[in-house]
Amino acid sequence: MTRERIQIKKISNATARQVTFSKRRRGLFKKAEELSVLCDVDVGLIVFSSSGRLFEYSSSRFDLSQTKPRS
Amino acid sequence: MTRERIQIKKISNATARQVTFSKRRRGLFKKAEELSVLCDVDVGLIVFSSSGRLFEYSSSRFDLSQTKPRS
DNA sequence: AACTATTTATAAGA
DNA sequence: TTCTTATAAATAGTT
Repeated sequence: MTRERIQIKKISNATARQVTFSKRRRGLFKKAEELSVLCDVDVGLIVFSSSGRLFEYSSSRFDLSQTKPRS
Repeated sequence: MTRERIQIKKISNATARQVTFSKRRRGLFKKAEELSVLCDVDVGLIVFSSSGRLFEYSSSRFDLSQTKPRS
């Protein structure tokens, strides 16, 4: 997307992967909220980082409470 | 984002809203998959259109089967 | 559904 | 982690 085009495959360097995760996670959540507002639809988005941290967004009428990684 | 900047609020014209929904939904799902692959994280994304259609993406280890609109 | 001018996201670097 | 900036990508309005 910018200084250089990248391939969509796992970023091997852990530090670079973490930096990209922070940047793109923000962008994705922003886009999710925009879609919900602009188009008046329900959106649920949930992300589990490899370190086990949970990030989620849901438009008001959406229930993510039962959403889990497969056991 | 392009020919003109837009405000993030519900698009009043139903036809325009549907067009934007199609375009942005694609973009959002693409970004979700890219985040999952690049950063090796689990991502679940679910969208209910106002007409009741369901769209979802989940990285392989993610289970959205119990995710529903609030009753 | 395609086009394209423009905005937005973001990779690399600081 | 926050900022900058050059460039890639997404997309609003048009056709």
